[in-house]
Parts: sequence; C-alpha cells; structure tokens
Amino acid sequence: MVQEEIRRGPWTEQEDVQLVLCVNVYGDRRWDFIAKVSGLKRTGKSCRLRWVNYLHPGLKRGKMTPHEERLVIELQSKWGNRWSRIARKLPGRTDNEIKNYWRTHLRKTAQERKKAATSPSSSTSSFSNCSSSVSNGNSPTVESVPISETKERSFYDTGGLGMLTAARGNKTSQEEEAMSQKVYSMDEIWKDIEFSEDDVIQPIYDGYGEGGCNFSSQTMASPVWDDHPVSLWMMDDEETKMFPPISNQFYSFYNQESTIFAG
DNA sequence: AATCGATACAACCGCTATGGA
DNA sequence: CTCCATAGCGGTTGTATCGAT
Repeated sequence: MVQEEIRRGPWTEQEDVQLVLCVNVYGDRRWDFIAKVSGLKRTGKSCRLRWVNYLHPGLKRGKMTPHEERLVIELQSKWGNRWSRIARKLPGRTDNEIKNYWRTHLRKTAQERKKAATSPSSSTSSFSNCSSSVSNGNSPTVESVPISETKERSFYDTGGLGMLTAARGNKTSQEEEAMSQKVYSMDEIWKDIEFSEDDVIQPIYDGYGEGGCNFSSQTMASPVWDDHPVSLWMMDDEETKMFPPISNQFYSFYNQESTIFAG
C-alpha cells in the first residue's frame, strides 16, 4: 500500500474552501473522515486546526480590545497557561491566538523587566496601568503586561484571508491590485457557501462575523448531527469510497468563484 | 535600496484525555 | 479491564511582514 503524500504548510484558498464545504456538510467532528472525503491531502488534525484557528465563522477578526487584553491577563494569572479555557471566556478568540498574544507580550515584558533591572531609575516603567491582581505562581515571571499600547498592524484588520492570500503567493502587481480591490474574506466565503448550497443543506450559521461573534464552541455544525442522528460516520472504508470526495462538489462552487480566486 | 532584528501569526508536534469495541 | 482511535491541548517552530538602521 502506497502511503498518500500528506500536504503540510500553509493552506491555499482552494483548500480552505474545500474544508469549509466539508465541515458545512459533515460537521466539525471526525476530522480524519473529513480529511479523507474532502480530497485534501491533509491530516485530520491539520484540518481541525485550520478550522478551529482560522476558518470557524465565529472567529473575531481584529486585534485584541483593551478589555480582552485585560481579561487575558487576569485569566492567565488565575489559570496559568490553560489557553483553551481562557479562550472560552473570550468569544471569537482561539486558544492559539491568545497563546501567541501572551507569548508576544510575555517576551516584551521580560525584556522590559530586564531593562528595568539594569537601569534602576526606570523601575516603575510603563506597566503601572496594569491589572494589579497579576502575579502568582502560575505565570512564570510576568507581573503585568502593557495594555493596549499596540501600534502593530493587525493581520485580520487588513483583510484576513485576503491578506493571507496576498502574502502567500508571489502575486503579480496586477493580481495584488485586483486583490486589494476584491478582498475575499471568510465572511464572504461563508455567504457564498450559504447561497450556493441553499438547496443542499440548511445554513448552519446564523449571525456570524463582526459584532455577532457570540459563538459558543458548539454552535458549529451540531445541527447537522441533530438532523442526521444515524450519521454518516457509520460508514466503513467501502462506504467511504462511495462518497465522492467533496472536491467534486467543491469544483462547481469553485468554478463559480474562480473569477474571484484567480482573478 | 539593502539588510537585519523584532513581531505576529499560522502550523506542526507530542502528549494526554476520552470514548467505544 | 484493556486496547485503540480520535479529539483536544499546550508547547514549539517556521515564516511573512514591518520598521529601524
């Protein structure tokens, strides 16, 4: 048996759409199955991660608000590095995002502290505005983290998937220009999917996106299960083969959208 | 204009928890 | 009870981008 090559690295738009379609149809469980029927040469694990951290419609785009920052700091001090737990308190934020955020600030803070230690005169430094409750055994050395002094660009601010797309390939200037005019965000993808599959499956999501990011982790796809209690998961390998990879369906969708994706 | 370091984010890896056979 | 498959979690790494020099 020849092991099929597993793809790694950054996801392409095509893969993203394929995955979204699959999850839309089959739900966000059984990732190995999804990986198989989707035709994606990815592991189930990879699919899940991509979905959870990037494609989930409830994800909030944009940089952390001061309130969120404060919350992260407080919860981290309370619970330590229980990122998934912390993430549950921040609707629309993923554990990965919070983890990365914390790591960045942790490093920043460590540097600041180091600096402060070497120059006593600046010991009060810039952290005086931080939550006072921080600092217990859980968090390594951080006592506080600067809140909202972020001048950094925001990945999501600039178009999320669209920006990723622009960043990913070696686009020609024409393509980049087109991209800048037509940023194809996940929200739009979802709208398109809802539209194009309207008669195939009930839209699972309602009220996603900016402002409506009240997703509780189970909102996604579960309706599919509710509607199909004797689920597709009961297929064995043979049955799986009878399920054409979703990519076939995908291509019809993809073709419709090709002008957007391919320019 | 080129280079380099810092930053932010995506993705992977390894381990653990959980549930079903 | 044990074994196995799968999902989930936390840590780590890779890389694109930006700003400073």
